[in-house]
Amino acid sequence: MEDVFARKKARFPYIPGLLAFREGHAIISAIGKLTVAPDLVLIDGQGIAHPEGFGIASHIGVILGIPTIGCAKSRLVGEYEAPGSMKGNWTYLYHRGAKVGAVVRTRSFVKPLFVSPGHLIDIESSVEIVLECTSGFRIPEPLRAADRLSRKLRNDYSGQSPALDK
DNA sequence: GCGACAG
DNA sequence: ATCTTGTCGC
Repeated sequence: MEDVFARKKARFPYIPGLLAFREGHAIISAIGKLTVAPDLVLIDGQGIAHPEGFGIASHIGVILGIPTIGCAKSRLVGEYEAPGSMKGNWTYLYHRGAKVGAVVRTRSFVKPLFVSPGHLIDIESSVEIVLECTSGFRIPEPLRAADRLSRKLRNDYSGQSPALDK
């Protein structure tokens, strides 16, 4: 009950539009280790609101054949009208004339989130689910938990045997 | 050439 | 993403 979090060194740089090539494997690998198959996975990044209409959430969903929602803290592509200031308010995100996602206010008077379908789900359901797992903070609880865990593991491993840098 | 640009 | 100073509200 240790190596399930074996350290992985990113071998691909962060390039807007190519996030899946940097973090895709680690995510798929992690999901593969779950003992309970998830009904749906929230991904920190874009779904179809992407230059090629296929962000990291789309990659994960298609490869694993499960529903996924892209939930990003900032915009990659698309135009939109600012949503109302209150929690729950949202507007559609458009790109090249098509609806590709939503700009969602997950907390009153705070910068909105960019939600877009990854796989096997539509825009409205994606917004509904993101809002359902958000309370008190701007970021949905599943992503907050993931951030806390990844940060702790990264700090705990820092400076340790480079041999773990598989 | 200049500005935009998930994490 | 990371770093960092100052301010705000519970």
